[in-house]
Formats: sequence, structure tokens, C-alpha cells
Amino acid sequence: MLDSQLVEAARDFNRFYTNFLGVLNRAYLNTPFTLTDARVLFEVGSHEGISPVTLSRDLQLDPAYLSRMLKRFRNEGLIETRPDPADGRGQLAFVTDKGRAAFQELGRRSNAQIEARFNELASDQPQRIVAAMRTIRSMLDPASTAPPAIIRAHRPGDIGWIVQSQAKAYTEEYGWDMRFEGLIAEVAGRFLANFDPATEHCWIAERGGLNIGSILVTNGGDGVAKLRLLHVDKSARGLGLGKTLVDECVRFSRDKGYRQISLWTNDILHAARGIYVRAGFRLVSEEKHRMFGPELNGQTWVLDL
Amino acid sequence: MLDSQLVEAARDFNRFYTNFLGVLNRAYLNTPFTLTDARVLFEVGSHEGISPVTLSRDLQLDPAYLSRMLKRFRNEGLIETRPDPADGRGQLAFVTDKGRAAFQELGRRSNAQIEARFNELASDQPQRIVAAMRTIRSMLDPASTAPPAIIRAHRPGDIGWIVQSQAKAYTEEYGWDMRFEGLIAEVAGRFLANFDPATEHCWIAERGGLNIGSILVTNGGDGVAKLRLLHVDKSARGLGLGKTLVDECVRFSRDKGYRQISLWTNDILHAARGIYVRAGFRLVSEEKHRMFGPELNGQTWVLDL
DNA sequence: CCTATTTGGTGGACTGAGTCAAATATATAC
DNA sequence: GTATATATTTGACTCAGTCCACCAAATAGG
Repeated sequence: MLDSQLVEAARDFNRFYTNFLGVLNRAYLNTPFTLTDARVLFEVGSHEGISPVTLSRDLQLDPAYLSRMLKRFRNEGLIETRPDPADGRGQLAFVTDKGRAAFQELGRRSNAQIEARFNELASDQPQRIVAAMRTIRSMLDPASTAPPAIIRAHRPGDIGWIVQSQAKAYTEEYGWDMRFEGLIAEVAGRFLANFDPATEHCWIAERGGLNIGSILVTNGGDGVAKLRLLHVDKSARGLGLGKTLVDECVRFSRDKGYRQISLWTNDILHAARGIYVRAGFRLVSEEKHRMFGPELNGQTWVLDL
Repeated sequence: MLDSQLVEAARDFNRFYTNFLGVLNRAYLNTPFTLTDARVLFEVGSHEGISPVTLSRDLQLDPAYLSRMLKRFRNEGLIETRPDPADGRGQLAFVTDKGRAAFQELGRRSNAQIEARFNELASDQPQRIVAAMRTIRSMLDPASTAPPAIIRAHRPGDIGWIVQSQAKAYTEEYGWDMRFEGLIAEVAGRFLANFDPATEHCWIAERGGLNIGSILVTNGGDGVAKLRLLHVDKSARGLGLGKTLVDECVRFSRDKGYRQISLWTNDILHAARGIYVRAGFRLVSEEKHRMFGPELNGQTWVLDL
């Protein structure tokens, strides 16, 4: 059965990760806290006003054990508890300043451990690991919500990411050949080489430290802004990110005094075309080409500002 | 720092997975074994003839504790130990039939737990989870970093990877600014755009599906081959990969009838310089520049073929 | 060859993390 | 009002895991 292999593999991973976490959790050996202490402190610190029941349910701890632990923390001045005004039986836990300091110190140690691990890895491995972790988590824990996407200016490495992610995506999805990667690498390279912050910009959409989308505006001269390299990673489609990115470009171009935005795309990229249409672009020319292997319909769209 | 979000995300996953494993491990509650018992029994069962030292190292257990545990297992007829013929101090542990039965029963329970989880998921989710688990494992488990490095021609996405990994590395290590990324993106883009397989080549060093190094030869005209974009990821340094890549380029250039190879580098890249020197390159010119921010010593090296 | 040091394994003694059962007080259901 | 469920606490216990000291065999150094 196919399933049994998967189960076996998952079990194997669990054994491995049990060991791995065991090693990481040794970090607490130099502190006065046990792993469980740390988990509780962390939970109280990050959900102020949490009740012991919730705590014991979330962390799977014996209420008696937890009660004593909270008492200890109270005596050590790490937390405070107040009666729950809404329920005479319950109470709410808060960290004191001292508790917060301890909790942040634990966080720092924990981060340092992981950072040390990540530093031993190849440059793009941490991102892949985190992406994989997110995959697992999103499936095993449907309640977990993806962190919100943010849009920011480009940073070192981002331009390479744009080239790589788009090259891979279009090769896989449409069978384009490497000339496409060559084209975007050149476009991206020229953008950086002649970058004029006053009239040009690159936006990267990022979610939880992972890049998920990109777009850029370059100065085409003659009052025309060129919109280029719009792309949204397939893991982030359907969120309206493409529209947001395009809107951002339009707003930027208008602010900077361009009179028109133009862009070049290919008709098979339906999702992108929909975005352009809704943003008010109009198709001005179209020609068949074979620049990337398969026969394509190249299109030029413009928007007057 | 750039990485802090990733670290945070990894820590978050670890917290989640600690809980998750905690729940799964409740499977042992109905058996006479603790989680640690089960881990040891599993390890002995799947590595017959394993020695207690190895066991205590692999599972991070106190040798005294383990010794007592093995004694208990021996008394209960679950395992047998024989003296190690190769080392009078050591011993080797084997499971008995009864032990094997117990160990398989534990495996069944464990599988059942995971199966139950998987059954609640959509049809393709288990596969994706397992794939993600493999990703994580292959990167975090040093033992599985074993696969040898291979060197191959470039494929879609590789050029973007070159740009990204080098931009990140040189920004972090030497503080170069984004103009550097622009330069290499342009170089890489032009390479692909005008790619002539008869006289040019790109090599990617890969290990276990991950890119770890690159180099390329372009036609500089006039019988001169240009060696460009040599880079080895920090996770793969010290393996002689740089040398191998350069040698490959030299051989290729000789085969293709070039009369000389030339390259441009910066003197602070000591490791690279060592490789060039050993390959027989000689320094022909040098000039200070500030192309990437900090003041650098650009150098041109050549090798007559 | 003898001596010093390291490594594999074991027993004694302890501790404290975590469990189980019972008690108290408040809330909710009918 | 009674009955039952929920939140928290206290008492009493146990056993998983640790620390230290020791023995026996192996290895290293002179």
C-alpha cells in the first residue's frame, strides 16, 4: 500500500525530530527553567491574561502540576494572577516585568540555537526549511493562519530570487526555455545597475520571511513607466496579491509624474491579463514570437495616467 | 537582521511540533513502555548488534540510565546482550523474539496514530507533508548530507540562483551593495541571452538536489575565454569544489581552442585567488575601485593555454 | 614493557518532574 | 432548589532521569 510507506516515512521523521528537539531543548539546561517551565512562561508571556485551564489544555499539562508551577512563578515574582471578573472560579495570568525579561531571555537563547544551526547551512536552505515547516503546519494545524503578506522594497538577493523563481515557474508551467531566464536576468540586472530611486522601484511581497511575489517599475523615458516582472508565487495565489502589486505600481508612477505605464506580457498568462484589464490597461499591440521556445502571443498594454 | 523572521518561524514550528509529538507519544500510555523505552527498543530492534555506547550517543541518554534499562529489558526477556568479540569492554544488543514482537507492536500503534491523522486530511496532503518532512530532514540531518557533489550544466532557475546566492553572500560577508547584484545579474543575463553552446558553458555544483557552487566560461572574443562568477556556497567550502570547477573550465577552454583564459576578481577573495594561482593563472593588472561600496582592489588574471 | 589516560559499562543514591485522587468553590442546567 | 460540570488547589506518591564513583578493558606514550 502506498499509504503505509508514507506513514513509515512520517514516523521516521518524527523519530528524527524528537531527537532534534531534544538537542535543541538542552538550551534550557543553563537556565533555572525546565523545558516545561519555559513553555509555560512563553505561553503566558505571549498570551497575557491567559487562564490556567486554557494553558493546561494547550500545553497538555496536568492542572495540578500547572497550578503548582504558577504558584512557584508567582513566588519568584515572574507572573501575577488576578481573578477573572467574568468567572469567579477562574483566574488570569500576566507576566511581570521580571517575568517578561526571563521570557525574552529564553527566546534569545532559543533563537541563538536555531541561528547557529542555520548558519551551518547553504544559503537558501533556511528558507526552504521554513517553507517546508509551514507546509507541514498548515496541513496538520488548520487553525494556524498564514502570517500576513507585506510589500516592501527590494533587498540584496531579491533580484536573484525574482530571476530564479520566475524562470522555474515559467519553465515548469509553460515549457519556456532558458532564453526566458536570460531575458529576465538582463532586465533585472539593468534595473539594478542603473537604478534611480527617484523614478524607479522594485516591490517584493513577503510572507513570514519568505518571498512570494515581485513587480518593478523602470523608467522607459519619454514620460513612460515600464511595469516589469510581475509574478506571484503559486503558494500565494488567490490572495489578490497581484492586484495589490499592480496598484502599487500605478500609484507610484502617478506620484512620480509619469504620463503613461506600459508593459509587455504574453496572452497565455490569463491571471495577469485579468489584473491589467481591471487596473484599466488597454491592449495596444500584439505579435507572435518564439523568443522562449513555444509559439507565444506577445502583447503590449498601456495605461494613461 | 534578515534572518530573524526565519528563525522566529522555525522556533514557532518547533513549539508546535513539540506539542504535536507530545500528543502522538501518548500512544505509549497504554503500553508498559515509556517513550524512552520505546525509543531504545526501536533502536535495538532496527539495528541489531548495536552497542550501548552508540545507543546512548544516538538517543542522548545517560549511560547509567541506559544500562539499567537494558538490564530490565534483559530480565524481561526482550533483549539479549553478548560480549563484543572485537572489544572486551563493549557488548552488543539483540532483540529476542519476544522483544521483536513488542517492538513491532509499538510500531503498529505508532503507525495507527499517524494513519488516523492522515485520514483526516485531504487526499494529497499526506504526500505533501512527507515531502516537506524529507526536505527538512535532508537539510538538518548531517548524516544524510552524505550525497556526493556533482557538477552539471545549468538548468532553468540556476542563473537566478547564481545571482541570488552570490549577492547574499557578498553582501553579508563583505558589505557590498546592490550594484554588485546588478552586475552579476547583467553578466548572467547576457550569458543566457547570447549563449553559444559551442564556445561557452555554465557549470553548477549540486549536492542532494541543492545548488552549492557555480562557474561559467563566456567567449571574450579574440581567442580569449572569460571565466566568470566562480562561487562556492559556504556550506560546501573546503571540499576542493572551487578547484574542480576551475579545472573544468580550463579543460573546456583548451578543448574549444581558446588561446587564453582571463578573469576579473577582487583581492580580498583569498580562497579564490589561491585557486587561480594553483591553476597557473598570473596577475596582469590591478586597480582600486568602489563599484560595490567599500574600496576594493580589482584584479585581472590570465592563463595562457 | 610498564604507566597514564581514555572509554565502556555498572551500581548507589538522590531529586524533582509529572501523576492521581480528593477537596473546595463557583457556574450552569433543569 | 438540586444536580452536575468546571476551575483551581492540596496531599501523597512514583519513577524517569541525573550525578558520582568505580571497575575493567583498551589505547597511547615513553
